[in-house]
Amino acid sequence: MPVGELRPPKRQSTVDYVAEALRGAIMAGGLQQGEQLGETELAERLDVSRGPLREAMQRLVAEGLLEAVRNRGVFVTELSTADVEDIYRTRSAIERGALELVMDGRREETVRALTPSITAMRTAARRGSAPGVSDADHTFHEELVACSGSLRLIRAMRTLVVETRMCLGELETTYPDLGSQVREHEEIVEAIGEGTLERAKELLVAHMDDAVQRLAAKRVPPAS
Amino acid sequence: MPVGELRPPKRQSTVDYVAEALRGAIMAGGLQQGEQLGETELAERLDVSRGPLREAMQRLVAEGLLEAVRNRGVFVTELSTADVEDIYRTRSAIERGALELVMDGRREETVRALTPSITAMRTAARRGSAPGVSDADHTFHEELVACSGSLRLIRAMRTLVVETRMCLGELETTYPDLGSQVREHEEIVEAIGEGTLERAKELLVAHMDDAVQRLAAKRVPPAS
DNA sequence: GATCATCTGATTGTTGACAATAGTAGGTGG
DNA sequence: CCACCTACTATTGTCAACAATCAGATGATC
Repeated sequence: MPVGELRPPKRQSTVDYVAEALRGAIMAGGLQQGEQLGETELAERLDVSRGPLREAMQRLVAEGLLEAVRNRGVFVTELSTADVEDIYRTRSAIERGALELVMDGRREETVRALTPSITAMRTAARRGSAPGVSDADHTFHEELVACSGSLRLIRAMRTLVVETRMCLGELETTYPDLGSQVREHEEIVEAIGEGTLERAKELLVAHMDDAVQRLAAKRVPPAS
Repeated sequence: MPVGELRPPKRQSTVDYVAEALRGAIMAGGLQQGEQLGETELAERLDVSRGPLREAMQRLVAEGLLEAVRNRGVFVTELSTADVEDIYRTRSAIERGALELVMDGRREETVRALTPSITAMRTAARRGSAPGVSDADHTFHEELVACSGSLRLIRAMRTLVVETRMCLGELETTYPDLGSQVREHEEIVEAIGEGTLERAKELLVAHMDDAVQRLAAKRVPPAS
């Protein structure tokens, strides 16, 4: 008889599970910005008690994804235009740090790791699927940081990816041109392959500045 | 009658208070690396219940200062030599990001903000007080990031400062030469004042590399 | 009619008790 | 004497009940 199936199904702690579920809900838009997280309802939905739920929420508070107001409850952090800029500037700093590490003897490995997301992005672009490109975009950047092997850069990036998706969530992710989006990422991979650190950094910074300007323009609708 | 003194003494939430207390204890060495945090004892000492204490601990788990092992408890994270490198590399990325922001129209303000810590460092160096120099060192770098105004860089830096002190905690902070330490910081401030971003970055990177090599050398005692 | 006080409902904050797990000490058999 | 098994103890994980607080509604007063 298969014993493997009836052992206590808890590999990870309850708090881990709940925190991950909340993170996913925020990222996917199931929890909107500014929305309050009712403890009783959430606990019931996740089939846990309020205790572990509150512990998990504190994890996301520490990450800045949730905000706790005393005697009022916890809310999904609302991102202002200033926050959008801050997110991309921070990502820029983190990802350039990752680039430096990756350039130091991990180039081939990194190019290999980034190729799948590039391929996916190219396919999505050909289909004209903006969400597909967006997904591949995030995978690319998270993978880049993962290749750095830096625990702390990776940890910071995990939160930043969620925040990036929160920015995009409200407005449909419409790139001006899907093809150019693919090209920008390809160029970064090329620079990594060549080992030209400064060029890779320049491309990355330009890429991020583009994104932040696109988002800022969307947020403050052009004077009509 | 002074009503200001009898209002409920809770400005901040209990979790905030406990989390800050734990962070301070870790930074000051009251909680050593690898040490287990007994819930009952700690709760009693902080005069709170286990509930809020556990919530506060989860915040530090999210920051990476504590590690939770299922059914075993939470422990202060142990920093390996690889971690020390990682901490300084991450700080390097974060602080360079801060430098860029600071250089963009906040130079005078930043120089003003950094001057006190430089003065304190100079005084401590004159006294021959290595701990004094170390304190001023941390103040300097945290202040630099604070001047960037970036919420996310500041948040990351707060954790990194604690981790930096954890590295230093075990071995006495002995700089080879206190005066040169002061000089390095002065040069960074000068570069900020002049607005030469690249020079400031170079100085900062060199400063961090020095530190990490000094620590690595101390950790793996020279082959005896 | 507008404003303020009070009341009510619901939600959060905290606590203590209970259940489950892991480490430890003691005992038994080889 | 060592290895293994068993019972115990201490600690963590979870939960439900209680206390405290806030937002909104209701009603009274000017």
